[in-house]
Amino acid sequence: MLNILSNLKITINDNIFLKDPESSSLGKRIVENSILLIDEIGFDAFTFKKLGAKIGSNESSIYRYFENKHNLLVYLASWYWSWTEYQLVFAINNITDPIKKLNIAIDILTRTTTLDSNFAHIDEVVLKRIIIHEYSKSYLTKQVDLDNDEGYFSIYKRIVLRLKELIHEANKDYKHPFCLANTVIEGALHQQYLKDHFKSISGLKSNEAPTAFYKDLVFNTLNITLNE
Amino acid sequence: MLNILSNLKITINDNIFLKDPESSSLGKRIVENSILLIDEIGFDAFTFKKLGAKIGSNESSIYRYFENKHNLLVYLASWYWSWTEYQLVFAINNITDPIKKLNIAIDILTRTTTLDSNFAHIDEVVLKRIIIHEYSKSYLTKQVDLDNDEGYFSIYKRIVLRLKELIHEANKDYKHPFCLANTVIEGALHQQYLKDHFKSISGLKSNEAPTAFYKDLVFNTLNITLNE
DNA sequence: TAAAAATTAATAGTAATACTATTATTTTAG
DNA sequence: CTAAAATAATAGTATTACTATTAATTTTTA
Repeated sequence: MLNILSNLKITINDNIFLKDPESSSLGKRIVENSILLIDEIGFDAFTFKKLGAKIGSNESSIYRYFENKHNLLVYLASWYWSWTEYQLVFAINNITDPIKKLNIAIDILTRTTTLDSNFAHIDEVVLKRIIIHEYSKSYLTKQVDLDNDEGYFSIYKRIVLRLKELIHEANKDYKHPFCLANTVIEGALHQQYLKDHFKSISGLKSNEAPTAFYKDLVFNTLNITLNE
Repeated sequence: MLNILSNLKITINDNIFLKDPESSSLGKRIVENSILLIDEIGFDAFTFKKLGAKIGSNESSIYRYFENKHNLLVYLASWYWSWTEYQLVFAINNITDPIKKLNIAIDILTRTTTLDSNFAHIDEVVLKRIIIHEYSKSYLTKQVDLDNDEGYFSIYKRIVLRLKELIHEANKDYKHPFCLANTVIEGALHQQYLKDHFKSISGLKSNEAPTAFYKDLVFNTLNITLNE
């Protein structure tokens, strides 16, 4: 990806953190290494104590940035979805044909992730793996409604809303644009999980993204065709 | 639902438990009340100590049935999917038209759950709520590949395989039957979660099942029509 | 029916987790 | 250079997720 988005700062709802991790080098190390450590040992075994050891800092210092590990996960997810939203908005900007727009959106939301050099301290490929493996744990909690009220998931919801609008623009008679938008966005993560851990029922080859499946699904469902 | 399936015993892979909970009254109380307690406080806050208190028994006695709470969740999920599989197999039995078969299968896999009087100690409505809220935690773990090797998810995989076959029978040219089967089965749970906690992006009314959405999706994607 | 076997309950203990509080030290800003 | 802010170090707590041991109870079977 070209550096067209440089000087870009991903802005995260500041309810999620106690102190903005982008505001200090310790904060950036927390973000950078939490991604690596969660990927390595899984979110369930991940603790601030282990992260402190990894970055040569103290458990209690990390608590000054995030109330708990759950909020750190919400932060990482918000970062990922915000980054994805930028890519989406940028890619469909200036395109007028709604079907072409939708086609590009599906591409971006279902493709496998590659590194973005704009953000040196974040490995997007590893982050995507965390999103695939751990994202649903950020909302499958007893406090989901409270977290939702705090705006913890607003970026994610905005992306779903954007895709729903694109679906609606492509076929104004279609009855279930929200359901379809959610199907694509959440489903794409799930299909990629299955590819890695439930091979026998996955339907995707090991290096294959579910993009072709979703394009076929959406275009047939909306009864539209892409003219290239 | 009629008692047509009576004398039915749901059989669960015995790797999942240490002692079969169906074999004693304590075991049945463990299953019955774990469903209620997980629903009440969530899987994360659920402990064997709290369950012991609820059923007037001891923490250590529960450990004689299940190695840990994770395995108990896998057990409950296996029970749910096994029960669903029976309903599916029973409902499409004797029907020859593959499109009708597929239509019924989507019905069963996406409808809202009602009580089944065949299993007195299990509240299927509450269990379904647990599946919607907690099922993915049973496989989103670091040990998923080991658990998979032990056969912990074999019933689930068998249901996906069954739906994939039904899709294939309905349209032999369709390229992505596995992806579509997974989309329906996992997606139906997700859509019901969204309905309860992400209302603004859900697209379903509070008492609406995603059945109509999935039928439209699958039939359009496969380019088939149901003649009734 | 009594002894043996199996099951369950009670108690105690452990390492780790998920924090909080306090104080000391270092870094940064005016 | 001083004051304020940030970070590190230390200690402490309640709870979790178990294990081990022993005692009591129930079930089996001879």
